[in-house]
Amino acid sequence: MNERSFFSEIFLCLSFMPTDKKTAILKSVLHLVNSVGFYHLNMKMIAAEAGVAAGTFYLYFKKKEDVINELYNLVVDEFNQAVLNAYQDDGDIKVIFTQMLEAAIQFYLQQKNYFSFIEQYTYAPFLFKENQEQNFVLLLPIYKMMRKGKKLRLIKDIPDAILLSIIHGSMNTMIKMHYAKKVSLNNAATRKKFYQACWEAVAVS
Amino acid sequence: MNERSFFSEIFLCLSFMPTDKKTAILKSVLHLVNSVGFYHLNMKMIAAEAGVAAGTFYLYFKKKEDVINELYNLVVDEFNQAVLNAYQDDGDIKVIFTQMLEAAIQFYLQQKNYFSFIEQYTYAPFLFKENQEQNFVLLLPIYKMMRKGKKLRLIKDIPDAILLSIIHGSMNTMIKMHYAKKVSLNNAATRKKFYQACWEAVAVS
DNA sequence: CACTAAAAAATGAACGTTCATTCATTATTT
DNA sequence: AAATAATGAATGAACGTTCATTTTTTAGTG
Repeated sequence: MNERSFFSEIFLCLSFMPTDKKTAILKSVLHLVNSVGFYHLNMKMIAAEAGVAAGTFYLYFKKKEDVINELYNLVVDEFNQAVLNAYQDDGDIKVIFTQMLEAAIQFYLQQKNYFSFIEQYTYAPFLFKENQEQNFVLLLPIYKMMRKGKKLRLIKDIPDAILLSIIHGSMNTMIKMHYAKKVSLNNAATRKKFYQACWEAVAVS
Repeated sequence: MNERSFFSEIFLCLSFMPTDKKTAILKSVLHLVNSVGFYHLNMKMIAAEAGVAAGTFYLYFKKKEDVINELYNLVVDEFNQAVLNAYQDDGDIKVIFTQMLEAAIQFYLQQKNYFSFIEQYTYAPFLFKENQEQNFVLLLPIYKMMRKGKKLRLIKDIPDAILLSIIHGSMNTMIKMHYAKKVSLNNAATRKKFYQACWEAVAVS
């Protein structure tokens, strides 16, 4: 059972983790947060969904809230890795920009639970997280690309926060609207229009 | 005491409402949601902050959750009214666009509690709200302006959801970053750069 | 391989606390 | 004095956490 601490280094992706008890608990929390939300989440649910006894939870986590923080780190790591994969250090910056946005959107479309979890975590002040700084780790891959574009004078020389807000903020709302069926991101043409509009916001005109 | 049902029609703004018990409760919840969040909000806190007895709450609300829904409607109404004030049916659409964004941002800068409350409410699925449709009421004023810009062929003919996402999504993230001290929206030049970038995203190029 | 004993993992009933809600009583207004 | 508003102690359900017990795994021995 304590093989897990070894495997967890390799299989960061929850979907492919060995199905030991701890992973079962993490998975069940991810699923439950999406379906019932933080507010209604309780230990009985977690244990039932994970198929373990109530006490088992406390072999792997100190408090109920700890699982949330650990899950957040896993989820953010996976997201950042997916987006960073789309980054290249050379090549047309507009193409890289588009590829990274595409990677981010595809990630969330394939993992609705991840999106819902991150959203709820981000907007719950003083809920589980100790410092607000954590929220912005999610922006690191985009930040990297943006810095490069600025250096090449292809992306506007305006405060980073503005550029990040436009890229990340609008993307988040797009995905929310997709799940609310206000728009379909399955349509490649729609996605392309979105990337183009974002690009025009941040690109030197 | 039941004068309130009369005044509440006139003084939508919580800040200027007569300080009867019900309003005291609404105010205390608004404040507490910002400081401790939905998750830690309990009846003892609400009563203490409002300066009423525990039982008093139930003279005005059926359940704990009802106050949240009622508060959301009040807060959204105030926000929409503030933004709609900046709308004019004639005049340069880019100027109107900028004025509305400015009104929205000024509203949230002056009312941090309102921003925090809306954010938490919006991102908590199945928490209090019955239907997800409610979330998009917040977009109505911007939607109105956008429709007009589209008709004049000054705003891109792309799906509404894309335009709304870019405008509203990025604005939200900007405000979050402002409160996280990543950028200062008190700086007029910064705001102007943000509006300009947003405009370039949505405007016909 | 079989047997065994020690170690580790898992269990779930029990515990103490917290919390939303109620209601008999008191205070205030009409 | 009747009606309305407000109170806060009491209630019982729900919840997170613990721990004595049971089950499973590991390691050692013949």
